[in-house]
Amino acid sequence: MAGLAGDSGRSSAPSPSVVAVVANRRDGTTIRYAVRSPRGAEVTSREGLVRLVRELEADLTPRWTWWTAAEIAPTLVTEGVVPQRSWDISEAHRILHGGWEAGPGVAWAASHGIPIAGVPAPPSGDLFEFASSTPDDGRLVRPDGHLRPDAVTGDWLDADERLLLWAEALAEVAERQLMEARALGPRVEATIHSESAAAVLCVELAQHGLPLDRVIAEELIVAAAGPRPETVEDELAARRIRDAVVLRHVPGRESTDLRNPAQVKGLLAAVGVDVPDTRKWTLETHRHTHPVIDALLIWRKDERIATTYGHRWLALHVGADDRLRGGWTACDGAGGRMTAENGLHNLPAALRPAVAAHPGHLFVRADLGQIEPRVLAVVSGDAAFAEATRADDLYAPVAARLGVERAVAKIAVLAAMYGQRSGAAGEALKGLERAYPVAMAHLDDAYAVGVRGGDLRTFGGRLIPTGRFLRGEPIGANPALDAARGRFARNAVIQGAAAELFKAWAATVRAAVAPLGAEIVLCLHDELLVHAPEGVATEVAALVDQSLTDAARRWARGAPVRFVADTSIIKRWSEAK
DNA sequence: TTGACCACGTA
DNA sequence: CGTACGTGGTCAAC
Repeated sequence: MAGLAGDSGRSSAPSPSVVAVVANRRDGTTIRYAVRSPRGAEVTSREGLVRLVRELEADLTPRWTWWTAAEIAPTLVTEGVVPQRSWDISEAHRILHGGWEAGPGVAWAASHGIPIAGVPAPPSGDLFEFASSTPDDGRLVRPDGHLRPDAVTGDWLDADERLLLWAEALAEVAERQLMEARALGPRVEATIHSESAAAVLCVELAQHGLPLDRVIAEELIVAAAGPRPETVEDELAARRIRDAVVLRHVPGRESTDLRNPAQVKGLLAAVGVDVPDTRKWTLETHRHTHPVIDALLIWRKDERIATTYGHRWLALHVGADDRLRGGWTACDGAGGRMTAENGLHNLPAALRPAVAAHPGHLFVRADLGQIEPRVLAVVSGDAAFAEATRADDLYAPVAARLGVERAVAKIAVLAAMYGQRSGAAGEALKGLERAYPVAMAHLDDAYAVGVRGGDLRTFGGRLIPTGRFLRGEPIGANPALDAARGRFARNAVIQGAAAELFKAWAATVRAAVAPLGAEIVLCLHDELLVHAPEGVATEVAALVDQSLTDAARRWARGAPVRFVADTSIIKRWSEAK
């Protein structure tokens, strides 16, 4: 179940099998862990923790509670003992209170109802530190109710008794968060369980990496950027060669810096092309008016690979084991989608052939079909729109109902969800209002809340920070800003809920396929890539589909909405779609 | 060195 | 056409 809704019973007090675990580094090398479990409280070593996790997981399947998975889980992933259920205080805080800053001091304050603005800054170590430092009276909590900042940084936790106090504070915050979650509604506790599992998954993704075919990767990079430069001179020479292909179309202006948009704009003006900016989308319409434009657009593609996904990128982020690694976060600062670094979320399609299963393995790739309109059907509770989700292609029944072409219906639905301002969706939008008034009203309500800068929560209970666009300006002072906030809000309730379903699915898949030796290696908003031993790939694919049925049923809580996955078994990522 | 802006890749 | 993200380039201010 991977810490999902399956165990979200209504036990009144925190389960006795909650285990609080905190870490602290002593002497710069030794790491100590304080653990509060049904066996009692103890301070132990790394080996002791690993042993404890192994034993308790077998006996109790407890919910491991930590400030953040990033602090404890890397060790457990390395040792191959990964808890099934966890409560991640930082992720819970982000869901309950919004924003992204979620350290112990902030989570403690928020769960105690103390203004976050008063959370003391960490000790800076400068000369004035002495005067303003918190006196050491042996207490973890200051008279003003905040945690000692030198406990948050770990400096104060030198003695075992203090580390146990730290674990006690952790358990208290988790307990308060649980009460907050239950008070907010029926889904929030399950969302936190799922989000905590996603945070552990992020630790695994960062550690395992994405399998790559290095030979193919190098070929593709060489084709775009030239051979791997040995020296700075080599690199500059390769650059000049790439530039010359474009500049030969404009004799007399060979000194133009193609990386400087202002100079490119001047260059285009000189050949008679007058554009407001030099974006690809703008230049696309002028593609055949002058050969330099086509050359420039091709140059941009190659330049992207040369600078961002080139030889340096390969050397820096792809390990000797041919795996691409980057940091992962379980949620962004807006709707709550996962984020990834080092190209894991924005690898150009041209490089996808390089993403390949390693010898003896296959990829099981699956993506959710039309997830956003299906999610809208759940979160709005629109019975008519839910009916449309019974079709494999949701836009077909919508088109039939509106009496328009499928393409028109699709544009209208997307326009309604994303707040399109231009285009030809007008008539079909009116049809949507008549056919699916509940779903459309849900979107309009979110828009209105955004415009007035109000609070919003996703279906799963995540607080949406619509105020992030305020920028100090009062509401109503800037109509464009008000509208931008409205569009953000309208989108966030859909994108955020979709992220919640996706993470519930991912966590379920992770737990289901692990016994077969398969592991998730990429999460891409609505797409999963699982690396599986080839003998079990078919079985893994079936588990991926079954996990969607299970996760969607729990997540949607009985809403008659169907979710579909397109699942395939492939050797290279480029074979799909 | 830092931050703003541009540009562009992914969903 | 909307939203979200991460990265790298240039340029201006510090």
